[in-house]
Amino acid sequence: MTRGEQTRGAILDNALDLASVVGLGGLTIGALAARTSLSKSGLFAHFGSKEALQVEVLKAAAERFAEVVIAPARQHPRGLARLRALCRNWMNWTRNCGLSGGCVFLGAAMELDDQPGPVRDFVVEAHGRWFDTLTRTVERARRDGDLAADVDPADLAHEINGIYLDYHHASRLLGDPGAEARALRALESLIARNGA
Amino acid sequence: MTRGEQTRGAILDNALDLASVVGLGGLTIGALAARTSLSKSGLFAHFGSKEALQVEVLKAAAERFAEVVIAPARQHPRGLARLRALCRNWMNWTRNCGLSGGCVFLGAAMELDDQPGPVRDFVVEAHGRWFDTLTRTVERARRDGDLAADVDPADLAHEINGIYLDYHHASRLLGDPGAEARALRALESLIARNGA
DNA sequence: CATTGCATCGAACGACCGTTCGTTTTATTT
DNA sequence: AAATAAAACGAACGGTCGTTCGATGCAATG
Repeated sequence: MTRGEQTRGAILDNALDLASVVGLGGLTIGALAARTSLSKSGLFAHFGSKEALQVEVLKAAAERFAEVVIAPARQHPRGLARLRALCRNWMNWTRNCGLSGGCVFLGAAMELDDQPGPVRDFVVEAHGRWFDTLTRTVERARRDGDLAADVDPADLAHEINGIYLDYHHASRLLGDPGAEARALRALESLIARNGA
Repeated sequence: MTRGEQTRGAILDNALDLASVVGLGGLTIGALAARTSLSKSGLFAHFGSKEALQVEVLKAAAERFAEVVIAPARQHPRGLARLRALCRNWMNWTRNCGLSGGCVFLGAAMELDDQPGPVRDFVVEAHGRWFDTLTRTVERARRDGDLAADVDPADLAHEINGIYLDYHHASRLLGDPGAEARALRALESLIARNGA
């Protein structure tokens, strides 16, 4: 790994952590340069524009998400067990990444939902990929007989998404300590009532 | 109504619409002054600080929310009917306000969930008030026998919140045209399975 | 050792930020 | 009509924003 790639990685690590707190829009080149002990111009040269930096941050987040949420779940047997693992990993992913703030994708999604551009496009695409794997995991669980034959995988994925969003909201904004337990309860209840 | 109050109201109307698109953090005094055909300093004098302006914008949003979501629901009989009305009004409230963007509270909640201060405090408080009326409405429906005696009103309110969040996410970020129908379906399913 | 190219730097740019202040316009009251 | 108060203004402030550019250090290559 060349020297440039190394510092670039360090920049993105810091940027990801910072963005988890202040959001992609609040991410600032000056502040990021200070955190990484680089000059503004030196840091800037790695990306060429702030928009490009934002996209790279999201790419880095997506990579981490794949490592921390998706990959470990593959060690569980296909079907319901894997779906459970996926959801549990999902709810803890920012914590497992050691990020100071909340989910970067959620923040970006709310910031950019009415502001077109390449950053928003990437958020949409990344969310689509994640939602696909979630839906396919549900589908597989159904095919394996763990879920009832008449469940709509996309509908179920949306319900799971709702559980996650409420969990994130309650836990990060309100600091509700019972948020995780309630989310897990809701998830099990969802699975139980859609069981085969 | 004095002249000052009038322009102040016009400022907040514009600010609310602008913030629904760019978020509370993206809201800028210069841009807002241009939209309202005022000078920066003239506009600024109405609030004294940007933070105060942000809080006033949220207050204005809360007032509209009460008018457009909560008040009309009171015309429906207490219990399940009112709960349904409340949820339906909720899902359409930014549209009914004619706002260009999404839910201002949701945007602010995601922006500020890791950034303490008076603006965040107000968001937390406002959300608490809303969640209370939602929970109490559920409670009343249960007391009237429309819902099963063993439902936990707060849990149910959280499930409804999840439905709303997923709806908002799907509809605004992804532009999913079927989002509203799915949300209403999920809501009815939730009610049915918790019915008396 | 000389040369080339990459990585980083410092200084500066124009633009906009939130904010202050004294002045001018506009409305209300005497 | 004169005096008073309220409201909006223009100009400027110090800062920070993203970005550009030429110089400088450093590593690897010839």
